[in-house]
Amino acid sequence: MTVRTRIAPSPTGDPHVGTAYIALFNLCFARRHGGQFLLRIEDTDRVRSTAESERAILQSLRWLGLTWDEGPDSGGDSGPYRQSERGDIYRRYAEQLVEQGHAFYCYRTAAELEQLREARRAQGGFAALKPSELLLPDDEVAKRKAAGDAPVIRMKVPEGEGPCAVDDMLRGTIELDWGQVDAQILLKSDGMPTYHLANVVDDHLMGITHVIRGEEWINSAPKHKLLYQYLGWEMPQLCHLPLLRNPDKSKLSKRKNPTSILYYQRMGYLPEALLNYLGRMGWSMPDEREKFTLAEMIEAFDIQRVSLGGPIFDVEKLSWLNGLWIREDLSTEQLAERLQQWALNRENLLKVLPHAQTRMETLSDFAPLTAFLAAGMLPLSEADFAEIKLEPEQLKEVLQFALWDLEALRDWEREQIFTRLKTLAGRLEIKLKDFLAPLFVAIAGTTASFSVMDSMTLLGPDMTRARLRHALRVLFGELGKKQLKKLEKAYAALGVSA
RNA sequence: GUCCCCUUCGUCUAGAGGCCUAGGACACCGCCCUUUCACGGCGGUAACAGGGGUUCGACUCCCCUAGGGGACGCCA
Repeated sequence: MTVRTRIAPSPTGDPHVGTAYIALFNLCFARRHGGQFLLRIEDTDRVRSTAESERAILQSLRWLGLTWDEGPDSGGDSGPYRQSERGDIYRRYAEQLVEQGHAFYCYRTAAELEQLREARRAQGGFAALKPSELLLPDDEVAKRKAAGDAPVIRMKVPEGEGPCAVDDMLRGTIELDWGQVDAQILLKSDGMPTYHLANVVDDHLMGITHVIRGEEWINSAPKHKLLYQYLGWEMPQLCHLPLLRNPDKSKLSKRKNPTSILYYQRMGYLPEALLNYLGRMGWSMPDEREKFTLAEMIEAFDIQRVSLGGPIFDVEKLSWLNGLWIREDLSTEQLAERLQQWALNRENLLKVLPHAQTRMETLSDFAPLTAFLAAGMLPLSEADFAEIKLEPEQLKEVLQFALWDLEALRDWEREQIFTRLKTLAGRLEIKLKDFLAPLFVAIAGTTASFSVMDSMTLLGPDMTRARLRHALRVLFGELGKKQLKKLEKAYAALGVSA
């Protein structure tokens, strides 16, 4: 038995707890049955993938205590199996499918596709674009080819409607309609494969027997099934796990919740506890115990114990569990070590101290001066913002726009943060000093502190954003949909977004 | 809009037709412990979405409705 987790580095490089969640269940399933657990790094879309974000994800998984096996061609000590190492293997399979009549070249432009989709939507019913309607007359194809247009390769799919049965280990047989399956692009015009092709080819080559992935993939299962048929390969068993949710029940997203493993690390959660908590999402021990190690989870693991309702990620319960781990599983010596590893280490002090030193008169000034850096969420109240000269509406804009700006930032680097915020202040026509004041309070709890830019740099992207979100919540509560729309519009009008 | 998935306390869940007067955990409330605050102990409030079947019997099986979520990209 071999299972694998696909990992898609996000543009910002945040290692998502959802990734760890899926990885955890794959790992437990594989280990419980004496199988292999492989990781697969996704880089079909080059824009998303940077070396740093890959490293961040792998580091986070290791931090959590997740381990994986070497892939068949993982190539040395890098560990996970990496798509880019496979050269143009996907192109070859895509071309093979064309030769066999299972796929075709398509020269349609984005505008044409948009038009076709709109026409379909107007008709009602299934929106999927079928091979026949994508086909262009021969002379038109020749013309575009001569003009140097790069085609994509699309798979052929049944034109009519009719049921396609997909087996799921947890849900039994799911019937989907071929009518909703479109002529999926397999190979993009840049020669890179889409997820669908890469997924099937990789899994076959890696000898994957079981695919355990998120529920959001159910609808594309017919495409995958068809590809296995076309290629004459045996299809792995499918298992779709429920999606982790925000408190409002939508799919866990960083707009509404901290989702980065780095955030939880920074916040001071123990890896054992976070992993334990993820193991309680949609799953339970046969004896219903709340606290367990990864080894215990593997030993007791039974995929049939997964419950299908999408669990809400509840930070409060995570905190309780984390407290349990701190109190029950750590000796005082071990706790001291953890604290040192976490923040009270030489390296970290050397980063922080330059900012504190100029403001210190006695050594005892150190703790109050730097407490905000080690803290989680600050105990803010409206009164903390009383000194600020901005109108409430302006204040809201400053905080929200700054948050959006910082969410869009790729590299967390002092000069970039500064340039970005300065630009924003300029567009809002607010003096930099007044603009920065609320950020000071949100980040450090007071306007008398290190430069916000330095504080943010030290705090890191996840904690910084979380603090801004926290400040917004303290001041304005949860923003309603209407308010958010209005803000988004105003923000877009500034023209500062990436 | 169309299709798919899901539905037990506010939240995470136990429950594989009678063991259910629906159990545990977080949160909340109360009491005890305690110089304080935590921790810990004890107790309490709180749920089978609604309606039809099937069955001697339905939280459990089937159907419908409702609600929630997801998917409909040269993203994954």
